[in-house]
Amino acid sequence: MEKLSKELIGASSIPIILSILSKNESYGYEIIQNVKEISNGKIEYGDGTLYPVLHKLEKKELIESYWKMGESGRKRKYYKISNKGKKQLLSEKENWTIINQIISKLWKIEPSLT
Amino acid sequence: MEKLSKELIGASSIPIILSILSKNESYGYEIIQNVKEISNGKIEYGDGTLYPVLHKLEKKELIESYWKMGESGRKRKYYKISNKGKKQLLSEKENWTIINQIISKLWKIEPSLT
DNA sequence: TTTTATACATCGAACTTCTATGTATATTTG
DNA sequence: CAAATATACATAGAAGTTCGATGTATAAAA
Repeated sequence: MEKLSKELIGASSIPIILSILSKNESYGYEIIQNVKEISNGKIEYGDGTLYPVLHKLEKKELIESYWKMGESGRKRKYYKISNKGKKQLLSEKENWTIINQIISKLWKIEPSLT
Repeated sequence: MEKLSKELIGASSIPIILSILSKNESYGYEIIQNVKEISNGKIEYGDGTLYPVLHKLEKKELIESYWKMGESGRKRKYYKISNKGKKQLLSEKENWTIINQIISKLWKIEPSLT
């Protein structure tokens, strides 16, 4: 099972995280598990990687957080997407679609590489 | 005409450049024009952005360069893709396909955002 | 009682990209 | 013919990023 390149992981992390939070409120640890599951283990954020991204998104007001004491007794910081974040997600989707078109256009007219 | 995000431009630059060079040998200035054209102006590399990328690719031996005096008298540094670069391009394509599947999966099961 | 899993946070190293700046030649315009 | 513009490459420094390492703390499992 091959891992993805850092560049792609970096470029995809914000749309992926916003996408997850647009479906359900969640917290850091759960997001890491979720992404790992969705990607079949191909994307595995380290906690030292994800938390700064969440902080950055919060600073940009794309997501909001609140502390919640779980039934378990452990406290969790839940994140939810904001309206601004929803707009951003739409914009990210458009961007992704555009770049995909550019790239697939490039690859289609390419001579065989075999 | 909307410009693409820096993250996406960064993540796509290597596959795009390798893709272009897999079709024709080219030089920095021409690559910039070419990408601008292919993307309908959505991707516009600055020269200060592209040249370091080319140097990096050359250092990794994914491309090779040679100087050529054009008919015009101006000298150009032509780049061509290496065998290693062709393999890399295949790998980049796979990565791109994988991340696309992950993302589109995420977006498909998402509730309406309208 | 020790280890593992859960849960969040931050620091510093390493790496990248981008803007600005510099050099130089050919062509076009006034 | 002089000035401006387009062509062509290069690098330094600022700013931003990711990631591994490290630290704290609690709950559950062994």
